[in-house]
Amino acid sequence: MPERTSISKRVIERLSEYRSTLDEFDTTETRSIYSHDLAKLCGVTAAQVRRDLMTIGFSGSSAKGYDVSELQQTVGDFLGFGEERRMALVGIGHLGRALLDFFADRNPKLILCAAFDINEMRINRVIHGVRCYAVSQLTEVAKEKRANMGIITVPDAAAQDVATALVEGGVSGLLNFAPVQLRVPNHVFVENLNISTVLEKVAYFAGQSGDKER
Amino acid sequence: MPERTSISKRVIERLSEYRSTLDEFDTTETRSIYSHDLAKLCGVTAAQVRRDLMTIGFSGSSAKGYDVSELQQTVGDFLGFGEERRMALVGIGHLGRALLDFFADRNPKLILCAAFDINEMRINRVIHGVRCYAVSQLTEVAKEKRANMGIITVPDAAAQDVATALVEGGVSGLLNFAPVQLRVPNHVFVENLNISTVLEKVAYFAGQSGDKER
DNA sequence: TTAACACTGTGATTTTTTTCACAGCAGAGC
DNA sequence: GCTCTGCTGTGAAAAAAATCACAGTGTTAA
Ligand SMILES: NC(=O)c1ccc[n+]([C@@H]2O[C@H](COP(=O)([O-])OP(=O)(O)OC[C@H]3O[C@@H](n4cnc5c(N)ncnc54)[C@H](O)[C@@H]3O)[C@@H](O)[C@H]2O)c1
Ligand SMILES: NC(=O)c1ccc[n+]([C@@H]2O[C@H](COP(=O)([O-])OP(=O)(O)OC[C@H]3O[C@@H](n4cnc5c(N)ncnc54)[C@H](O)[C@@H]3O)[C@@H](O)[C@H]2O)c1
Repeated sequence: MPERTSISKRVIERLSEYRSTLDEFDTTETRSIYSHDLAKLCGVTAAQVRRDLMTIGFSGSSAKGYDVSELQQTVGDFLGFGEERRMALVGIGHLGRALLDFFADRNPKLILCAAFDINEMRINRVIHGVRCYAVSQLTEVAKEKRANMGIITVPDAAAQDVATALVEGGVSGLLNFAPVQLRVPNHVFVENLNISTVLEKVAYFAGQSGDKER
Repeated sequence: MPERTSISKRVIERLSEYRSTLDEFDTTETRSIYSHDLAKLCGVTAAQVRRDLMTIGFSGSSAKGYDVSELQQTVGDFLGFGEERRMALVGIGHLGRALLDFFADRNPKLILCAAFDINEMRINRVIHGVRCYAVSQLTEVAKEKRANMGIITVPDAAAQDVATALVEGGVSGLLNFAPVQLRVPNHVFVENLNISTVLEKVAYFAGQSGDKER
């Protein structure tokens, strides 16, 4: 029961950016940072930074700005870095493989606890420390491994079935790369990431002559 | 000079979704669609669909809804599918490879015209019909191939240099996967796609009990 | 000790985005 | 041909998000 009023996706995204930007800092060297500087590093305005930090109840000092390590800690706690997240990845194809490599030893609070595929060639192996299983065992293994998030990188037609199985396995958050609208129970959060759409957006705005982002 | 008032990123994203959703339809079978139905397929509200189509000046009929093929055509034209987009991909690593495979024979209006890497092993090859060059030739080749968009999938530290070289090569739109804030001239549109941030967002909202998306 | 400064925290305001709600229309049924 | 239905187009309202702008404050310098 940390947060009171529900906080928008946009704010959460920015908080995540602030935190990872701060991670690059050597806290023994840079002890504190001004909203202006953090803003510039993240491509937002200073007022926005202050407002966002205000919504999670974090305060700085007027002369020093924000204490870097305190801020890292507070934002991290807020985003739930206290409790670990266990992710199951389904679809060890091109994209799935890239993600496996990427998250293998990345954020220690987002743990890839299992991977799944339908292709015999891909299962019963260990890739970057992550064990690969057959999708037929998805629900079962997800439960056993206590996965609470799922990443879907299977062909479009398989996405819904995979989502259903993940949910049955106890997952309550999905990142879906297939351009398909998933039907899931209300308590499950779904984020769709359609790379084609993003590219079409870039194409559109790249077309305009002098139109600045945002 | 097609559109008057500048249109937001959000609207463009949704238009792209509408269009790709419509692509799945057999237009000889389904000639028209209601805002309600398109909305459901795309996970938005009917009013939103109508409003979005209104902003690009597209009209339906009160009894039939929207003519599917006309809608495809109009949205496609609006998004600039008339003129081709030529993309350069830089960084043929895990993620870059996945994108290469994906876009090789995908959207015929988004053409991957060249790929680049710094690693000797990866250059002077043709992957899925896309020729791979050394980054040292980036600006030069981008010009020659008339690339107007760039996709950046290099390690974080190299992203800025790559962006600069792409812009010099005539690119005016960038999709950047590196968690780095790029500095580019004003006329260049940059979209940052930070997958870690997206996952942290999912983690946050998956944590909340009964909180619906949006 | 005081003054000047540059910052934060935040109410107020503005801008943007979404939703509401309904007039008006086109076709179906009678 | 009239009525009923359920849709679109859209002003108006509401909600959400971003920005402004400034009082209050710790810090430094004189
Ligand atoms: N690769 C990309 O860059 C990219 C970009 C945008 C979107 N996507 C989307 O991501 C998804 C995957 O793309 P990809 O390029 O990695 O595809 P891919 O074909 O390389 O990989 C798909 C993997 O899923 C496995 N699979 C198939 N059916 C399955 C099932 N029922 N259960 C479990 N595994 C199953 C396949 O064996 C394969 O390993 C697609 O929906 C695609 O539209 C991919
Ligand atoms: N792989 C993922 O799933 C994933 C997820 C999120 C973000 N990212 C981001 O995407 C970027 C690439 O990730 P990746 O996993 O594909 O990395 P990778 O190491 O697999 O690939 C990077 C590629 O870039 C090449 N390269 C290095 N320096 C270069 C230069 N100066 N010019 C051109 N090419 C150069 C390397 O040779 C390599 O082929 C990183 O910024 C990473 O943070 C990747």
